[in-house]
Amino acid sequence: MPPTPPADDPARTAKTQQEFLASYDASRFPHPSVTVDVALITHAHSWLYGLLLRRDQHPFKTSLALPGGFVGIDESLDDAAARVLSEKTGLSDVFIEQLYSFGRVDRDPRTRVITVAYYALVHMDRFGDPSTLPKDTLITPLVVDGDGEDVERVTPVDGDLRPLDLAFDHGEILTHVIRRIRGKLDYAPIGFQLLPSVFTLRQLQEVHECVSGTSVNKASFRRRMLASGLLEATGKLEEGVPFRPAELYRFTRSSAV
Amino acid sequence: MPPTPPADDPARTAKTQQEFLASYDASRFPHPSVTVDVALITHAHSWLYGLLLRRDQHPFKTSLALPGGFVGIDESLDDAAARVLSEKTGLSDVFIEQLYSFGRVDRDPRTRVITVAYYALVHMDRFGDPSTLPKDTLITPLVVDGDGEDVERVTPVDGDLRPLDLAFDHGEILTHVIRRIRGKLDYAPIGFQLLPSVFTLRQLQEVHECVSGTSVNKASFRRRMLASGLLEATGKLEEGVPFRPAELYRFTRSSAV
DNA sequence: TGAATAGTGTCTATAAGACAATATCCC
DNA sequence: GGGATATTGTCTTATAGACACTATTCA
Repeated sequence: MPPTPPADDPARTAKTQQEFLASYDASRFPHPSVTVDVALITHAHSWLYGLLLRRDQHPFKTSLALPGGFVGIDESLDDAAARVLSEKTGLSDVFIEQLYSFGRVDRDPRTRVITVAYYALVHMDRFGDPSTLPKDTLITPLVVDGDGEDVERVTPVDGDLRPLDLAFDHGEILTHVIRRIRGKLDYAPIGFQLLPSVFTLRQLQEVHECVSGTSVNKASFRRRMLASGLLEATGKLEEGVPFRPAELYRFTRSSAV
Repeated sequence: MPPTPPADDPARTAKTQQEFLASYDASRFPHPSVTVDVALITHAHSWLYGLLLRRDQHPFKTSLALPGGFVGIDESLDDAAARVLSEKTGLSDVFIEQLYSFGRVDRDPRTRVITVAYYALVHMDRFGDPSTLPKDTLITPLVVDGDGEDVERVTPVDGDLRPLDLAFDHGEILTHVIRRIRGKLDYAPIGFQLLPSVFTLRQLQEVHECVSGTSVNKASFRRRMLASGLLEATGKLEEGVPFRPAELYRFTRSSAV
């Protein structure tokens, strides 16, 4: 039960809106802290990756965590998420969307913290040379557990597929993210956010397969995508492959960032 | 930009987790207030309704608002939502799910308030005699605007279909709710939450039509529902209709509250 | 020319929509 | 029996999957 203002509280007897605003005291009872956490998902070579930061402070010192930060008192949630992403990764102008809010009472051992989680999608190309990333920033492969349709658990792993320790409830957040994009893939053109600006149908299919965790029929996938009207042929061909190059496509800008 | 702790903050130099927790001060900078708002949606006679409360205080005095309240410092978001729903409507044990968090800076003129919105689904039967509802509690029809697939705007109306004034961004929240349940209807057994415990296929179809805003093919709908394995015939027939009564069905408890 | 993948065509299975025929209940 | 709706059956159409065939590029 949250504390409630006493019956003789001035706010309950104020008559005009003017008076009310003047008498309202936001700090009558303790407020939780509010943060945003951003799960950046990226894709390359038929794998999904997540961006994680190595913590150098307690709690969960040396564990990995999603980039996050406090929501400023004069900052909207969306703005806070975009700012955090930009500050911690240098990326802007990417697809980013609110996911879910996590508010377990003990999710942060320090104090009560409610976090509004966001997810962002981007292709690995956007990072340029990976060696330019800061020392504590990791881009780790994600392993998705669960049979068939449902996503049971998503775990970031190291090069040898050993699971990595995550701080707070960030494992749960990552799990929700994959669940969301898997669900959304069926009805929203979300796949191209994980691709470079031009791509082959084969690449698009790889993204879909890797998000959905299934393998799809080539001819059928191709038919469906071309019929959707969201794709536009560039007339150019991919280069550097030792076999017949595929045509490059681009998404029509009916769905921007 | 949110305030950041000064560089000499004790939290940055603490060495053990013990010390860290002791030195951490959650109130270093101003925190937003956090509330939950619950959009209760109900259904009867081929209409969707929303439960709204008449405000008796500024701001938005005399406007209608969703039931809401502060999140207790020792209370999870889900618990807060269930509590608010129970306190304001007397209902418990209903389907309730987190929707989205709304955090526009100026959404509350008093002070910074971030709200985590929930939606709940229930059949009108759950209210028993509607005249037992408190004076300020209204159950108003919802009008859904938007062409075809997408929900553009949801507006509560009075008996003459005149739009009602909503406080804060609660109109936006209601719009999101209908969007959500419309999207979810396709892949989740959500319709039966808006029905009594036993119901006819016709009633189920009415719910689907009224949520989706379309009319569906009777034979096809029937086939699909029966094939889903979520329905169980009770062997009993509806009563009190002046024509051939339909068989009553029940949902198998594979998806509980 | 051979290897490897791109891209296309065809057949089948499945599910939805249209629509009509039959069944059943109340009055 | 008449009215109204429930329930079932059939036909048509749209779409996904299976699978094989042709096309094109590089080595």
